[in-house]
Amino acid sequence: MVAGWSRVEPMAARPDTMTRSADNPSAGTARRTAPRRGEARKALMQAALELVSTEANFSAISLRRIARQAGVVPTAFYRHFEDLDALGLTLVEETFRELRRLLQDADLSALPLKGLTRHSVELFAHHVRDNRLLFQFVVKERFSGTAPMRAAIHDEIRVLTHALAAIFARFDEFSHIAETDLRMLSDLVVNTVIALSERILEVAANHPEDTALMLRAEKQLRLIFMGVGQWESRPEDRDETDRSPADG
Amino acid sequence: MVAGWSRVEPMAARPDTMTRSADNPSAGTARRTAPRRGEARKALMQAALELVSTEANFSAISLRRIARQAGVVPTAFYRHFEDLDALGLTLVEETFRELRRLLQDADLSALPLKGLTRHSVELFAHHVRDNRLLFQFVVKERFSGTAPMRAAIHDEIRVLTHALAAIFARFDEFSHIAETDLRMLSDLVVNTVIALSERILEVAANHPEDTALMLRAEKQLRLIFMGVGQWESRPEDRDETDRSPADG
DNA sequence: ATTCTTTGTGAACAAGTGTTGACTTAATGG
DNA sequence: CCATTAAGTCAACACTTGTTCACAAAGAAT
Repeated sequence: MVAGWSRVEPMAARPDTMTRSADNPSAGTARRTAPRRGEARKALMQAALELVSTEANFSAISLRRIARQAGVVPTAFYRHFEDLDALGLTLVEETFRELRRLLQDADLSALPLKGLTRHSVELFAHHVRDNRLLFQFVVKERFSGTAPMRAAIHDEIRVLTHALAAIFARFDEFSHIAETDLRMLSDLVVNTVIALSERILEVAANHPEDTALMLRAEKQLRLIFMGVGQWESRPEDRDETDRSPADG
Repeated sequence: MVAGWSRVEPMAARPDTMTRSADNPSAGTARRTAPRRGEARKALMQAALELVSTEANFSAISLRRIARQAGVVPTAFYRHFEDLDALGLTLVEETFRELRRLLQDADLSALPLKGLTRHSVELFAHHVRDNRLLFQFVVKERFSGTAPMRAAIHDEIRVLTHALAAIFARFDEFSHIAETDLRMLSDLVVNTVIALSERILEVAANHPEDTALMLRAEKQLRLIFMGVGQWESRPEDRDETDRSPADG
């Protein structure tokens, strides 16, 4: 939120030369007067997230609106990002960096399979809620973003899916499942978790409905794992549906 | 496909004022071809679909671009739609009208449960491929569209999910499953099928990879149904996660 | 034959857009 | 302490945008 550099002044702002004039409520009281390095960059990212959360999606908001929301002149944008796409890619990156950090800290493979489902669902759901804006951004851009952004998101999800398959492989309960089927399984699980987070994001923040959603997702995962017990992998099974899809 | 006028050609012209002038041959000869009633409306819808398929998403393309692509002057748009949102909602409606027609004609509940999975997946996948542009539109707008569009799409999906639960309820194999769990189940199935169609749309049209994707989805559904056999519904289970989520 | 309604056209508008270049200022490194 | 560079500012450009208005043609209705 870049507080208050640029001597305020009346400034008689006509174009967007104004940074925090009457219609820009982001001013408040100037706390941090000095133009701290890299502050504006963060402010731009945050502004983009806020606008995407409010408006429809990323390609619907302009560079100038982002700058305005960040309390920064439009040209300042170019000091930190080459173009809007670069900003978007940075946000995607940050989202999955945070997510990977969470999963790494939680060390799921140390748990018994029994409690893994419930624990993972709760962990993930809370993380989504705590990083609402970031995940909202990614969910919206996953299919509607520009080609590079879509590719980036899908790559990240694919990596996560593989990692999950690797975790599954460590459990005895999955020893009878072929590698191909493990990917099929983790893909199903990831899809279910994504659907959960999409729903959490649709609902008002901290809404009590969240827990109902989590319960349902947990049930779905339990149902899936029940099927795993009876699953028989056929040796001839083989799929190649695993490469990056839309790198056109 | 809108035969006559779509696609405006190279168009080095500057304003969008020209529609069928000297370089547009559809003027003098055909008296009947040009002003046919309702043609322009269809042309606008088709143009929107084509542009959304090419570009990132709906809110990224302008009214003027749609009109240009449809071979129509911008003001003509207002003769057929109140604004862009109205166009979008019409497209969503058409998508699900087509889909409902397909599912109705196929009469899934007449089949034995055995072949239902494979048959349904194939039916659905082919339908998605045959209506690529429509489904691409809906997939993109499901989360990134304006609030009314998102609401419309979610409502339609919710209706389909309920219908599927109703179909399940007719099979003996599901007689031990509580109603709540039937919805939980059909939700899982619908999510899986949506994920399938999203992937089909990412891949180049008629790509051979499609069949691999279908195979994987079919496996996932089979796995789910295996779990159903062992599932025990607990009577106290009850969820309210079923109402329309984001009508804010 | 007349009206009325629908559909399409062209000009104009105020507003917003991305991007440029030339400056100013602050911080950093030697 | 000075030179260099990173960060921010301002004015201006050439466009594109949504929407309006008045007008023309043509079908349908009377």
